[in-house]
Amino acid sequence: MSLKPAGESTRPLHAALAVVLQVREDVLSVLLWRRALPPDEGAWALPGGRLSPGETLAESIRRHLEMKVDVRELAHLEQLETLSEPRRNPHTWELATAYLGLVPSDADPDIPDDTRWQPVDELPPTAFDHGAIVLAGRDRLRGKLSYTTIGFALAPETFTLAELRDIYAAALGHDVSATNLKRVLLRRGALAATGERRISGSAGGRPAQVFRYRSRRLEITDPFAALRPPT
Amino acid sequence: MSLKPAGESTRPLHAALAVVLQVREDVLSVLLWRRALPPDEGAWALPGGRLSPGETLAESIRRHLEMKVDVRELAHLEQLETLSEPRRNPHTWELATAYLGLVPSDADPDIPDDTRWQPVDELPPTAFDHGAIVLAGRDRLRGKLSYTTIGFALAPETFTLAELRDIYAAALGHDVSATNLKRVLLRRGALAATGERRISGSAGGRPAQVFRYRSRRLEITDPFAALRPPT
DNA sequence: ACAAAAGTGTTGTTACTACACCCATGG
DNA sequence: CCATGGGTGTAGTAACAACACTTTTGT
Repeated sequence: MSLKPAGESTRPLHAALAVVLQVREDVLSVLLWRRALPPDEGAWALPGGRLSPGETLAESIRRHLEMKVDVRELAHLEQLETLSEPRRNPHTWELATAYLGLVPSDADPDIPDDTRWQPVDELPPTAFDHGAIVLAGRDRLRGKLSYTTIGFALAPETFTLAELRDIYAAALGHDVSATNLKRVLLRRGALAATGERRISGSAGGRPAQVFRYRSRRLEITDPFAALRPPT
Repeated sequence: MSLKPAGESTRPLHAALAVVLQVREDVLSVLLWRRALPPDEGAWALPGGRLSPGETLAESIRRHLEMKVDVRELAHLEQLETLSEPRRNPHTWELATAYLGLVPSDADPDIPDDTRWQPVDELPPTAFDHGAIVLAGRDRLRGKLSYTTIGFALAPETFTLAELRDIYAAALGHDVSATNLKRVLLRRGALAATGERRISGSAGGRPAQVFRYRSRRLEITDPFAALRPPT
């Protein structure tokens, strides 16, 4: 028998991590915290932590995020992928399951001193494989913006189309036409007008209609973009 | 200090599972084996097994599949999701990461006696949460058939369009037009004619052209079905 | 009046489906 | 020569992007 505690070598540790994204001042940003201890001291890392007995991975990541950000602000949470490279953490055998979390652009949660929102397209040096995970989360979001109603999770409760266009443009990384965005989302039944109008600013201009997402749950709007079943 | 080996209660076991799909005689089927031991004795289960130290999850699932099927037949393998419900295995705390594997329809690998290909749409009673995982794998395949070249992994090296249509129809669960399938895949650059022709059977008929997939790697053909960037 | 911002109307394009029709082969 | 299966031609359609034009406000 080994003197080492049994199980230590045959069972991996398991962590849950989250790529929490928000459009802040027209920039798609991710919540990172600065590691105070080795390994990778000083590098920026994704929030998260160890899975505890009796909890699911989704419960675990919510619990760990509570310490960084008010989880009531989390409008959407979905699993991304599980990383298993044996040397991804050089000190111990640890798997990690990454989640994608989305925060509406009007939320401004209190965050601890060691934590910061970093622009996704100008990431600082990151710990372990966290940089690649952030990009995987960004790409998942970009894909789903095209064929689901996931925009609800980045947008405030109500918004004008100009505001929604800016959110889409920041998340997608390219210009978006408010004219066409409106028609696409209305035709798909994703948006509904509230009837209200937003008064124009000091520069004048026609007051904008106020919209909301019809549902605050992810719905696939275009499941058969190609190869749809015959009618 | 506990008398129980340390780590046992704080570290979960981790398994890799695979939903291995193949179109067999025009039916989308999944490779299952019959459990000989409790728990869930006699129920049908997905192939897979424990993750070992030093290996990645992808390596692990390939190693375990080797015992069930010649892994050289595996044309595609991708991660599906990680299941973490604490009571999913009633006897022990075990996470499982599910993979989707695809086998070309012309392969007929030797499989052990306790293992069988089961039609995906008429699943027998399955162990644990494996039934839901099979359906998740089927749905992932169906989605990717629409906007990627994943069909290469279900099709033989070369094939006629009637054969490819039958594979798509079985995998998608609805009729597919060979006429339109050909035009879609050719326009997207997924298929190339080999120049050969398949001689007609005893019933006569015009000989069919023989095609192949241009690449045997998964390629996304239609990344911006909607909301594509401005030109 | 005029600039600014929002909204509408219209055209063109692409990527499909559907279906009629034509082609090549075996009996 | 005709049934059988493969292939092509063409029309119709849905979902877009692009852009000119109109509407409504503040100064």
